[in-house]
Amino acid sequence: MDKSQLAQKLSGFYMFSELQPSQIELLANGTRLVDIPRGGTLFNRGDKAHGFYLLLEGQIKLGVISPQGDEKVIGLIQPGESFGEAVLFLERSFPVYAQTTLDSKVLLITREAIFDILDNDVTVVRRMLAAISARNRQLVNDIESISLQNSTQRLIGYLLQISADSPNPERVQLPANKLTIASMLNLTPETLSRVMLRLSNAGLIEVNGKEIVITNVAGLRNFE
Amino acid sequence: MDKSQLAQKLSGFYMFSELQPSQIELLANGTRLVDIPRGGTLFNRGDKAHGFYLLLEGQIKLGVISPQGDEKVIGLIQPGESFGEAVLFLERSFPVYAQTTLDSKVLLITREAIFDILDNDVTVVRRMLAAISARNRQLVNDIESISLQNSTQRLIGYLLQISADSPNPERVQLPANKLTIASMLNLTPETLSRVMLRLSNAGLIEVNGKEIVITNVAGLRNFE
DNA sequence: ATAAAATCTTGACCCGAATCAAGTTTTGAA
DNA sequence: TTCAAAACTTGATTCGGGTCAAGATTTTAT
Repeated sequence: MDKSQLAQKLSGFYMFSELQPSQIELLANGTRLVDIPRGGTLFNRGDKAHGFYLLLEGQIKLGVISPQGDEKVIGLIQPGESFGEAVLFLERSFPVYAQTTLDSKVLLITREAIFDILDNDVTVVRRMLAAISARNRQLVNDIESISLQNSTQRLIGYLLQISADSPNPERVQLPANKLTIASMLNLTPETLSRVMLRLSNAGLIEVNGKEIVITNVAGLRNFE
Repeated sequence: MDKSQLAQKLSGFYMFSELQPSQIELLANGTRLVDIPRGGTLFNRGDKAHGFYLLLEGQIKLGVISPQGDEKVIGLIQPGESFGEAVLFLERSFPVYAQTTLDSKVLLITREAIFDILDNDVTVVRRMLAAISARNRQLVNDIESISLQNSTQRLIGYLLQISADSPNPERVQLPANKLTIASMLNLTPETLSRVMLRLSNAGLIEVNGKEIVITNVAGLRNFE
């Protein structure tokens, strides 16, 4: 990818969309393209951060692993989303690992480059604050649903959420394999499978692999 | 509290410690002192945010309540800490309620005032980013411990953490009543009580109301 | 000082979801 | 195109922590 393509990608991201070409060029000089095949590791928990990331293509799974080897997926990053911002401003190491679940292309925007921009552009500051705040909000929501909802309610909430985000709300696609979805929802794969079966039997959804047809949105929302 | 006292309080906070007197004055003009007795409500979930908060005295509990009335405490704010920043940058409403657990004095720094400062001072930007990022980190840690640790490990982790933060690590004070501590750790009060009893019986801690004496740090760290 | 309320503890019992196990289906690498 | 590995499902069983209940202790307001 040459400099002009890189600049184009950067200015296509919401966070940088108001920057002048000269600033984009500055940013592009502090940006590296990273190519990682499916299943590869972008960083591990404990790694020092050299910048933050923008996902161009593919998918990234953020998670933690317990000493006993149990895994918990904290987030799934989709193309067009950024991640790893928070670590930059704490001068600490990553609290999560980042692994690709598809062949992926990622931009690494180095600490120096983004700090330079932040010092000179109010828009980027606002959007950076908003990005980290949004992640914050998501984490609070996750804690709430883990703490106060049972397995069925968590799955229903999740299905309704991805349905709301989808262009075709009745027919949604799980964004990852069921092991990953289960982990995000704090469930074992066995439990996820059983809860899906119950919702199917109740006539609320139809499951075909990763495709879920929501046959009764209102019923799903009011289940139990 | 008069303007000069207010200014003094503001410049005493880390986030604003590098500001010039003229900027502090600007900030003070956009700041209101709020006095709330123990058990009072500062804001409810769903309220619109008019700014963010600095706790001067007392203690604030941040939490959520399920439709069934179950409560989950998300955070406990101590004097000198700020909260509610993230909501400002999302133009959304609070995802949590804020309630005092002691008679409290809180500064409300209005949106306009802080935005003005952010546009003009790089240091405050950095520290604001760091503050929200730190909250982020805490939330990820919380999700990790809820998801991957059992009740005993969560309590041990919590005790070791408050011990590490304490001037007298062998003798720590629970910062709130046990109902609140239990909720923070995603436990019922009954379970908290039982786990404490087990650790007592194992000779690792001694419990006297809110005072916990850690008699065997290494043992606590390696328990089970 | 005292009573009422809130907090905390302890016991008996229960239940939601995990674990373990054994298939079946899907996927993707050679 | 095949076949080994990964992903998923289903059943039997277990268990950590919740619920319910009752009593003890501490706190707070008067």
